[in-house]
Amino acid sequence: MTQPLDAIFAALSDPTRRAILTMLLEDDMAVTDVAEPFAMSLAGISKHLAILDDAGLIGQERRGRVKWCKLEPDAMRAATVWMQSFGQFDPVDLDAFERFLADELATPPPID
Amino acid sequence: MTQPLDAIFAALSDPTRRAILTMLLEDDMAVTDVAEPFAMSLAGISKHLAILDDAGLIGQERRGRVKWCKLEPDAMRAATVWMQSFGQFDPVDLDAFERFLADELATPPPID
DNA sequence: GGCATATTCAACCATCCGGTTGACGATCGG
DNA sequence: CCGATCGTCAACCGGATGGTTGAATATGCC
Repeated sequence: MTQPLDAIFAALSDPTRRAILTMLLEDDMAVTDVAEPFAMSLAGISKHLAILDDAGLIGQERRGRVKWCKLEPDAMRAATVWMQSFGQFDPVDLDAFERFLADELATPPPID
Repeated sequence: MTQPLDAIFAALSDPTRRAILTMLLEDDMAVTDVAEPFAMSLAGISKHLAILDDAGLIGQERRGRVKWCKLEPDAMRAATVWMQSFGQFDPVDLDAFERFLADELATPPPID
């Protein structure tokens, strides 16, 4: 842990990785199950998971031949705290946010 | 605007760019003044500013021969909102955050 | 007009990134 | 022990990224 913000933000900049995090929000998952909805090789997903792990955004625990991935919220929360210092000066334009997020959530799992 | 989270997080993943944002929190600045504290060519800083602008994190307005850069908080706020959905499930470990942030803030402007 | 200032453009370079394929190492079940 | 399953490793590829330098383009000043 104590991963620099560099790694956290870089990890979050990829839509596949954000989709993976969203999936892990629901439940812990094995690597194969994480990969299943994506049109990508297992090795590709494995790399993404390694990047998320390096950034501290997830933890991976091997149990038998299955490696379980679980969300590790502290890293993302630290980044949130850093970012919020920039938001406290203007009144929040919530409508703009919702429009903003709508774009991302309209295609919610970039699952494919 | 309506920039995808991809561009926002990618822009935030570079320490030089985060330092620039921190500087702009204080005040609007001309490109040359932004570049001054960094041991980097002006063209390099200009590129960083273009990336921040593309991501919607800053706005750039040319007045005469000077281009003024100002913080544009909506983009970052949108990212904050996205991230917070991952933090609302566990109780927050504020001590961990502060340790986390201390690392980044101890070297606060990676100014050089 | 002519010079200095402010900023970008263009080309180039090394490195990283996202992805693939194929071989490999573990581990489980019969 | 054998075969199937789970996952990573290694090599490779094309394209993006972070940086440089040097020339080019505005604009302002006298």
